[in-house]
Amino acid sequence: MLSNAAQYAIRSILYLALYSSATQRIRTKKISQDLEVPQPFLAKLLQRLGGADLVSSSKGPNGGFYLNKTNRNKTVWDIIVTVDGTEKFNQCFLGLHTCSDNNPCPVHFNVSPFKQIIKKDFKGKTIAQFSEEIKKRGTVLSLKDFDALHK
Amino acid sequence: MLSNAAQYAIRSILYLALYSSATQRIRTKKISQDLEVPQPFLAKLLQRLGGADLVSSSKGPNGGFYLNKTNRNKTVWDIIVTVDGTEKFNQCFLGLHTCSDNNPCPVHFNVSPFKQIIKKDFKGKTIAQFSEEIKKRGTVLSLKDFDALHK
DNA sequence: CAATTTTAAGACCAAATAGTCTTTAATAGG
DNA sequence: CCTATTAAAGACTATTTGGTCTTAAAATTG
Ligand code: FES
Ligand code: FES
Repeated sequence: MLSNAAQYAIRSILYLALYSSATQRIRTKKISQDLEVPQPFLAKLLQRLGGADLVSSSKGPNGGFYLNKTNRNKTVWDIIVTVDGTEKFNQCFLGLHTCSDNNPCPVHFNVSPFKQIIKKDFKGKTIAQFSEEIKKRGTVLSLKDFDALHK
Repeated sequence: MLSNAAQYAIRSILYLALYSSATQRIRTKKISQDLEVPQPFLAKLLQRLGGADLVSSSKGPNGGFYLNKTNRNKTVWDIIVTVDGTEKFNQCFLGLHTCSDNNPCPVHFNVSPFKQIIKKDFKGKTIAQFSEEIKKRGTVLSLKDFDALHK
């Protein structure tokens, strides 16, 4: 449903929402370590996200990535659209080239409602709202600590 | 969530459930045309499915693929396991290497219930039952006719 | 203004998946 | 039993996605 790149992008942006600010920028190295994502790949990805105004950055000493006001008002759906485009997400579960209630495949009515709900959620909540929820509910962006504890 | 191959496999097997029998075998050429799937790719795939006892076949004139009793009592889940393995299906939506209620990612509780439902459906219903449902509800395995009508 | 740190940009490489082709073996029918 | 027809088997190629590396440019600091 989502490419690796899109997954990395979502997790990185939520990470930045939680831990960065205009004065507290974060280097790709730190992000990649904390999220267990390959660093050069992440760098290229964040660069793309910067172009789409989903993240902000500054170069030089104390430079790094962060989210400004505009960035925080984007949605998870915006990230998906930028990285993967909409097609992959809207596709039929069994690969028919259009997914619709008119010509439904045998699993359409099992799968489609679920996709609608998720999509609505991704479109409706801002990154800022998402990060509030994360703080409140204690969900995680990485299993690094968990892994460290159990090895 | 599913590879191309798995999607082709599911559609092909449901197709065979609907239209084939031990005496009415169907050639890969016909299947590939009706489902709009590349023929050599499908041939290789059906061969694999034959090895896993999900389809039956016979060579020579009037040969082709069909489903026997055993084949018809398999489930869609069996197909997925054979073609893709379980990992891809069970993975975390945001790419964490394990998906569980203990260390949930921020979208876990939105996504996970749905996957459980779909999975249960795929495990619980046999191919035979699925094909009955298709007949009853008029769902489709291909948009070929639809396409032909609209071009 | 020079040195250093960090992202930007884009060329490059690797792995997985998707898809094709060619040769062999089995079966049915004349 | 010979021929035509079909799947089986497996080597091969192409495309996409994932991932790396190198060089340039911007910003900070002394
Ligand atoms: S038509 Fe297959 S999921 Fe909608
Ligand atoms: S932990 Fe991410 S979907 Fe379950």
